[in-house]
Amino acid sequence: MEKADAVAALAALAQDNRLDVFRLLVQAGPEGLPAGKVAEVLELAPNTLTFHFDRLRQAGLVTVRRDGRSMIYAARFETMNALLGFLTENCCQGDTAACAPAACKPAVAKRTKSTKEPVR
Amino acid sequence: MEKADAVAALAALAQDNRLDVFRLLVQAGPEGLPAGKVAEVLELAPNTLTFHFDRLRQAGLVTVRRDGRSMIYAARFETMNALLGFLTENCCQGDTAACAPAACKPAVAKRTKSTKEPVR
DNA sequence: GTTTCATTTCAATACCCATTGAATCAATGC
DNA sequence: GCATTGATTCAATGGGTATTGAAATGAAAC
Repeated sequence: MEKADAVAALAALAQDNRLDVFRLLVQAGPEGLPAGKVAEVLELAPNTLTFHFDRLRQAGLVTVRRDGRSMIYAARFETMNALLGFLTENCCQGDTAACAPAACKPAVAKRTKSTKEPVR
Repeated sequence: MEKADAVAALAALAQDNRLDVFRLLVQAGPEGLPAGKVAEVLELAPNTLTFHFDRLRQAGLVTVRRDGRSMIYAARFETMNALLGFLTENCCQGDTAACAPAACKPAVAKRTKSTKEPVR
């Protein structure tokens, strides 16, 4: 992961509501959640939520797919792990064995039965 | 680590120059580096750098101590690890064994011979 | 085909951030 | 003491961010 990508991901997570959104999506796993459900759980206005989803998506932390009239958002574990890797990159001055690289993954890694391919 | 602390740490790291500063301090290890050295290496104006150090310090990611007329800044690995722990907290839906918690530590954990106790 | 539901777009607002230059403070050397 | 060096403070500037309300889109149901 490039430094610019790391800054983007960090900035995306460095906001109360967005951190809540992302953590909720991580808990939800690869299936993701419809925007409305997230809005309901976190008590956020739908337009505000769209704004935050956009930032998470631009940072590569989230994917969207349409299901009927719902937009379903899901966490991108791949990006999150790349970020964790980047953050631990400079530890232990090269003695990588002494440093535990972090891993973030869903409990059940089953494939989503998406109506369309997730976008970004 | 509380959510508010995590947001503060993420915000502190979510900026190009500050991320550079922090990574440089991580590489430098517990001994830390004088502000002037950091300014020189990263080519930052001293007042700008003070601004960024303040934000890192408020986020608990950095400590300062005075040595003569130099101010010596050092990374706080403890906070960084708490942040990494927080970020991986919601992975694997409780199956913590499947998730590798991250660790960030200096290669040599020798004690600093500080003139004064480091401040926050 | 119009109504309904889920979500997005747009414009406006208030607030926070990063950088700069000038001035100040603290410690050292002469 | 006085000048020098290292770092901080202060005020000002431009740019970005989060939230809100009103309006618009897109897909489904009747």
